[in-house]
Amino acid sequence: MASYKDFLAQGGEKKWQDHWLNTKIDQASDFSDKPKKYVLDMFPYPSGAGLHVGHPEGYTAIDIYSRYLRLKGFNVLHPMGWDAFGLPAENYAIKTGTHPRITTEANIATFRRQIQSLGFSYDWDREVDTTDPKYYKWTQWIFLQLFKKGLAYEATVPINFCPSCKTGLANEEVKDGKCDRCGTQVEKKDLRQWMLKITAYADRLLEGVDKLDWPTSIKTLQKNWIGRSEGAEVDFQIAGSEEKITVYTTRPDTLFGATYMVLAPEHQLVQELKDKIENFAEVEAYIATAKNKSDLERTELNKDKTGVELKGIKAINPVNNVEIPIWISDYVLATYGTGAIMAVPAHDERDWEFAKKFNIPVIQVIAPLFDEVSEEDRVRPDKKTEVRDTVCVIIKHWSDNSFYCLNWEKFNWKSFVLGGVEAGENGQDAAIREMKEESGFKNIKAIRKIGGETHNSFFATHKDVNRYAKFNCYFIELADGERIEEEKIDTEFHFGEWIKSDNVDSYINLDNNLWYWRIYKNGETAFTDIDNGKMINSEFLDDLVPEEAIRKMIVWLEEKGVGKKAVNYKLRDWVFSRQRYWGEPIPLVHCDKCGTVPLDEKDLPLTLPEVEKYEPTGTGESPLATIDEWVNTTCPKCGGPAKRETNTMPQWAGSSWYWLRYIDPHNDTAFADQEKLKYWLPVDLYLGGAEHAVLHLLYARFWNMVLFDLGVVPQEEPFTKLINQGLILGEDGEKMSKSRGNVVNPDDILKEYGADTFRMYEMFMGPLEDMKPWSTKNILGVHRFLYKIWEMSQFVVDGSSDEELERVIHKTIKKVGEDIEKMGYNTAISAMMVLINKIQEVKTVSRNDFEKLLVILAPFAPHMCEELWSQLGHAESIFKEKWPEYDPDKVIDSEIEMPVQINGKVRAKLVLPANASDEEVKAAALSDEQVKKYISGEPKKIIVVKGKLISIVI
RNA sequence: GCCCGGAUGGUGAAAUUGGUAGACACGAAGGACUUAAAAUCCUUUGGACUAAUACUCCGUGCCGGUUCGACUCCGGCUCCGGGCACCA
Repeated sequence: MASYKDFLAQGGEKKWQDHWLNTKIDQASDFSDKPKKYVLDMFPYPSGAGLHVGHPEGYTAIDIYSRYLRLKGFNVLHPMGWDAFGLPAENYAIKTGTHPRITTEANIATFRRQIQSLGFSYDWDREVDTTDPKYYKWTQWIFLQLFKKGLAYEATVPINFCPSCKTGLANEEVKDGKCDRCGTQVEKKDLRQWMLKITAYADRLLEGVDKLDWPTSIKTLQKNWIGRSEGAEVDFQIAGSEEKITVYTTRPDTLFGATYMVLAPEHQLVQELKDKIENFAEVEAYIATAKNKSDLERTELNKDKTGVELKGIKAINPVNNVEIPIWISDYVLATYGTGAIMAVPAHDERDWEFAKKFNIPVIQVIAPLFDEVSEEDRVRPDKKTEVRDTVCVIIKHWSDNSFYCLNWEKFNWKSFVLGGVEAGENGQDAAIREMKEESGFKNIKAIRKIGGETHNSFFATHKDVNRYAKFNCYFIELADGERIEEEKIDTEFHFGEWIKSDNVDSYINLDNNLWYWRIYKNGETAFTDIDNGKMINSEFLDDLVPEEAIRKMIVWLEEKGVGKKAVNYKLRDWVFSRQRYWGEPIPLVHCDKCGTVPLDEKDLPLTLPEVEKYEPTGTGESPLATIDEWVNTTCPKCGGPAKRETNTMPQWAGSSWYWLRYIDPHNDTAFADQEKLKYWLPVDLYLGGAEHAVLHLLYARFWNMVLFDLGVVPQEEPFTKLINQGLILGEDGEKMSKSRGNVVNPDDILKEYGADTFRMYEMFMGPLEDMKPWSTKNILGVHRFLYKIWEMSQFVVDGSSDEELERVIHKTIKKVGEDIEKMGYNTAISAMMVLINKIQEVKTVSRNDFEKLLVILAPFAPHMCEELWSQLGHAESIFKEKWPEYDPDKVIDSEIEMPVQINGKVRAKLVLPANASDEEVKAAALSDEQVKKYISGEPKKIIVVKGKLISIVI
């Protein structure tokens, strides 16, 4: 028999690849008695660089799973195709004049060859290519359905425009203010665009997320991207005018704290109120500056707020009829909500910053609420409650950086000076009086108020009542150490201590005291916590918690007709047109008489015409606009002269439905046959990179929902379960990139070690989902493993294996099966390695057991297993076999090693029969010599964990 | 700043309804075979203390807690990766 090395060198793997292709062993049959599984890879963009090692990671994972499922008796659909529209081929065309079709075909050929050389069990009869007119006929058809449902519309809006790609981009394609493709800073540009109304599906896209078996990170990414928020729209009348400003807010509870309003610079109303604005020149100048700021500048400057007040007009706060100023500022976005806000500086950080900068008043309407949680201090329902105005006094030493604190030893409180405000006193009076009474000091250098009002509810043991204390805090700096008469100092419950500034944080143990201390140290900010607060200064909302206040305020607003409940999303409609050549033409014509008219379905596909120059015009027109004979057409409705839409679709169009086409790829009369769709859908397992979280995966869900609503797709959600494979990094631990020179080409690895080794290595590296570095030398480990199995044929005997080996075999079958089901391939491989090591040790394995081993290894290393299988004399493929059953009795050991822990430390190990009773185990442990050394007298406790360990407490 | 992940030997990693930390593999060291090398096979390999593969102690990013027992659970941090970023 030839060596494994010879097998590889003589093209043994290719031999089997050809055999599988020729016998169509991987073909999925539509309709079958077997249960179906649809397992799917994200199809690649066939780039000129060819496959990199990241691609096969996911493909191998899915391939192993597919082969396993077939062995388990499933009818498996496992297809591959090409997401082939896109910029690289087009940019190459611009540079060289080569038609993108030619480049694309060449790249697809390379990709197909490389993918086939890895021995993946794809059903190649179902291959799809998004650039094939037979395919994009149906992409266009779906677009027409969207158009007819009113989900595709034309609009001239400011969109993200990439000056390098010279095309508009969807929001999802902008990362960090840069073009996702080329990294160029995007600009805002007003362009006529085709938009898809994905926002109409925002709620369903959001709700659906929860039902999906997807990684939580992707689910949260989608949720955050959709960004639903609930709140209210509120109308603010402009004083002395019929005009009003409508704002969106999630915090209607804070309306009494709204001290100004802000409009986005682009807000229409600014122009409409032009005549009333006294400083309109200044306002216009600001608008112009804001407009010229790029997105980058806007975000870079986001720390420093700018704005201009609209002088001469005021808005009326509908809850109290107070007139408040109106500003414009670019911190308010024109595209979110109503493009205008009510500003509540006390409870919004941005408004706080703005108000501080421009000296706008701040009104606190929520008091932070502190509930004491310790047993003694908690409010007692049987005691009466006293509400009291209280002061907290932070007293600073006259020369040290120390603070005067009270130690209430009996109650375990450590606080600043505290006390109630007496009748006829104001807060500051009370603070000074309490300072004198409790500390004895009397000469003040400076006093000021700190922070706002806070509430504290607790049981006051020393007074035997529940207290609801409304706190205000004063900071006093002493002038000197002179004191009042000793006997007048209140020392009944506490004594005073000077605490160094650095130690105050750990000394004070009352939360609200600490709250003020932190404000003293770090300065005041907006209070934005919605869960721990009580409404104040808010008339009918006073004493409510914010959540209740929100509800009550919305009811009030609706009753008065000045506002209503409202929902907002961050999700924007999908900018769907591209001013480029290499994409699906949008099948619409513009007719002077009939407006925008869709092509007849029978006239699809509308194919891409030949052009002389692929260069985008950069003026918002695609290269298609330059071909008069293509542009000029007749209106399908009236037959009159009309012009074709010259924009093309984005790359995401073709990938938004491709999994449907695999089901029926050659159908000329529908995108897929309904019965076949019902049979195969949904996709049971989908694997791909996380970078598509808010691109492909969102668009695909959207299109699928639309098709579901049209009744042409049976499920609302396309992908039941999703797994993300982790990125494979270069050997240096950095992202693989040409410029770093750390890219690994699979072809080189295949030449050296073969496809089976390559597949095994990528699966053995670590968990599929993890990011992990490539290491060429580590490949040897799995290569040796395969080599050992090849050489193992010499140990194969007729008859039966050693009993111990049998147990290992059954355990391995169980473990590998379970691990494949959860894609724990690294541990499945290590289990098989353990088995191989065992066989090598005993040097004999029965033919029957060796064949079982080949079957469970076959999904991982299909070529070698198929070869050995055939060498063992089988005429049929190993993949026609059944996954072996394991014997449940043989996966349990008859004897187990049990560690004995004494006070948590392992002190001895006992070998005991697996079925020993707890009593027997205890007895064995206590009579063990090692154990005896540690025990004198009766142990306090003995814990026996069946089959695991014995824990003795002494 | 906010939201999601993650942190275990020299390296990739394994183990979680809480139960022997480091399986499996790489690398390294030693040995066998060989004229020699490669390949292959065998042995050792978390750290400290040791003549010791005898004891003992330490050890899963850091600090604290719960427990007979914590990589695993709870509280508080640090660092790294990813995403979002003035979304009212």
